[in-house]
This record gives sequence, C-alpha cells and structure tokens, in this order.
Amino acid sequence: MSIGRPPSTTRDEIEAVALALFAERGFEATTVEDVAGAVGIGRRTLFRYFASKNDILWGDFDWVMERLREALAEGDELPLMEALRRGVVESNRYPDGQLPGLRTRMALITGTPALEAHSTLRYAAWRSVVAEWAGGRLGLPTDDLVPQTLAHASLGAAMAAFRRWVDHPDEDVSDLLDKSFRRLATGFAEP
Amino acid sequence: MSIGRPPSTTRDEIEAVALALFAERGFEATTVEDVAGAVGIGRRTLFRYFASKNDILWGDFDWVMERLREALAEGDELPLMEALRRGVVESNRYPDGQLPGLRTRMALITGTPALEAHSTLRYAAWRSVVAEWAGGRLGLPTDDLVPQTLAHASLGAAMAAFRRWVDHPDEDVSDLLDKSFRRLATGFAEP
DNA sequence: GACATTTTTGACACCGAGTGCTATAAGTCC
DNA sequence: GGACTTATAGCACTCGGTGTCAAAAATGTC
Repeated sequence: MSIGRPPSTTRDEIEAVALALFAERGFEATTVEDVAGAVGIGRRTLFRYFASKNDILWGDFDWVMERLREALAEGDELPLMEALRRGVVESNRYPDGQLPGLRTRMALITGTPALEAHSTLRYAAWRSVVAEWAGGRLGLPTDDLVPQTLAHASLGAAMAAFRRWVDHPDEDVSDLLDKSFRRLATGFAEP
Repeated sequence: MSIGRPPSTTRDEIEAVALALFAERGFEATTVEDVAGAVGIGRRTLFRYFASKNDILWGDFDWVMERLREALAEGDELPLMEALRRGVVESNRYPDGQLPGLRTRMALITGTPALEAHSTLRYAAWRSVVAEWAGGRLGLPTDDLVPQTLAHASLGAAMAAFRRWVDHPDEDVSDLLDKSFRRLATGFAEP
C-alpha cells in the first residue's frame, strides 16, 4: 500500500478506549499515560493523534459542522428562524444506535469542568457557520452584531437542549432542540 | 489589628501587576513565576490568592452577579424581555474611567484560547442567575428548558456584544448590549 | 537479499501549572 | 519573654504538553 511504517492504531480506536476509561474512572482521574497504555502505544504517540487530552472526546467535529452547513443551506426558501431551527434539528439527528455513545460523551463534557470549558473552543467554529449563513441571508457582514448575536444565541439554545437531554434521558433530543429554537424564534413569548 | 502574620500583598495588587504583564508580553508567554516575582512573592503564595492562573483575570465576579441579580429584580413591573434587557444593560454600566481596563481584560479573555475557554465556567454562574430569575417570573422550575434556553441565549447575546465592543473600540458597550437584547426579544425579526 | 527511502514510533529530557507538606517569619495577646 | 495565630516560601511531586532523535517497519530498486 502506502510507503513508510504503517500506523499502529487509529483515532477511532484511541477514542473508544479513552471513552471507556473516562466513563469508568472519570476524566480527571484518568491520565494520558493510562489511555496510551490501554491502547498499547506510547504517551508521545497519543499526542500525535490528538492535540490534547481534551480533544480526545471531540471525534469528528468537522463532519458535524459540514452537516450543519448543508442542513442550513436546504432551508433557503423558508423564513430565517424556521430554516435555522430545521437546520439545527436535522443536523443533530442520529441513528438510535449512536445515542447512548453520544449521551456518554455529552455527560462527560457537561460534567467535567475542564471539558466544558474546552468545548467553547470547538463551538466557536459552529457559531461561525451559523454567523456566516445568517450574514449571507440577511445581507450583512459576518461580524455584524446581528448575525453574531444570532449565532451566539443559537449555540446557547442548542446547549440548553443538550444539557437538558443529558439530565433527562427519557426526553427526545430532536424534540428538545425543536422546542428550544421555537422559543428563540418567538423572542421567548408564549409560542 | 487582626491576629497573626499580616498578608504581604492583596488580590488587587496581584491582579494589577498580572494584567500589566499579560498585556505587555501576552498571557501564555508570562509564567506564574514571572507574576509572583514581579509582585515580590513566592509562586506558592500566589496560588493561595488565586486558584489558577486563569482566575487572576476574573477579579470580583461575584460582585458583577450580585449587581445583575439586583438589576433584574428592579424590572418587576416590566415585560419579561424588557426587564431582562434593562437588567443586563444596567448591570454592565461602568464609569468611563474603568472602561479601558475592562477592555484590556476583555481583549485578553477573548483573544486567549485558554482564557476564553475558562470564561465558560465563570459564566455558568451568570447563566444561573438569569435562569433562576426567569424561572421565578414564568412560574417554571429553574431547570426547565425555557429558562435554561433563555439564560444560554442571553449569555450568548451579551458575549456577542462584548466581543463586538472589543473589536470596535469606537462603539458603545451599553448600546451594543441594548441592540443585542432587542434582537433577542423580537426573535431576530426586524425591530 | 542488501540497501536507500519514507513514515511512524517511543524514549528521553524538559517546561509550566498546580498541590501537599513543613519549617519559619511576623504579627497579637497575656 | 513566651504562647498563639496566620501567612509565607521552599521543596518535592504529579500531570499535561513539546522538542529532539534514534530506532522500527514498511516500500521500492538494483
């Protein structure tokens, strides 16, 4: 196949092993060396697959954003806030099989201060997808206050929904997201 | 006065020295030892005044929240979103003399990934003030989706305004906050 | 099969943030 | 002066993260 020494593992494998350890012992109580040892690689090698311990939990976030971008583009004919709501809801639909893993991940993120803090950096990219889309639709520059506020507020709405979902497993993510964005669209008046 | 060895410095002094160093050399390039040395105390001692390097920049945040709580309570007779907007705007009014310092601080926070991430943790408390107030007004539990979404979205609106202010020094903070929250109240329709 | 080339690996040394522990400094009170 | 109280600073340690470099493991060529 390709030239050179073949990689001895994959991002996915490390992620899976790490997720299991984190869920079992806790994020802080698990050292990077523990994870590397469990995967069977050196600590230094793990840091070539992931930029930081925090980043291990954020698998393929680029893909999520690409999905969001496409989902937003589909609502071209709809009013702004309706397109936004549908875009966010649709881009966050997952097959039932993936939900438990997603929940574990989100529970770790929302329950670990270091991860919660780190998530801000990842979400910055998400916000800029929304801001660019909104700017385009409104004929405003991306850095204008309106698209920026909308992007920040949207992220807030999505986070509130996800957090609620983590704490209330019986409720439905898509439904929570939908409700959250409906409120946003009415300016928090009764719907 | 009080019994025991007197403290050799104060939080305010450390904060002032640190802010100057951070602004001059950058946050990452300044070590805790640099700050401690400049203040004339040991590294270990600095960590008794502040829980972490990140926390040095967040002086008296409890006071900000208390102010927000009071400002929100004052809008009892107003409609929800108007009370919210006024509360946030009023609790963020500063005398002109304090604005440059505030801007330096906000510029460091929004421009340094580690600080930006850390701010999330501080803002969680701010959000819960809003969520509790909103829950009370709406007759809903604090952890209900509506107050939570409102709190997250409010924080988003405030952050968008502050960030805009940092990048555009000529604009007025109060005015930006006001505009931001007006958009939120109309569900992002034309005002 | 020996050899050059390419890529990944992992060991080592190092830095900075943060913590537990402890002896000591610097006050007050009697 | 001595008992007591509180703050300080030094030390050793853990952990996350990085730079460097020799060795490992594959491919292709003669």
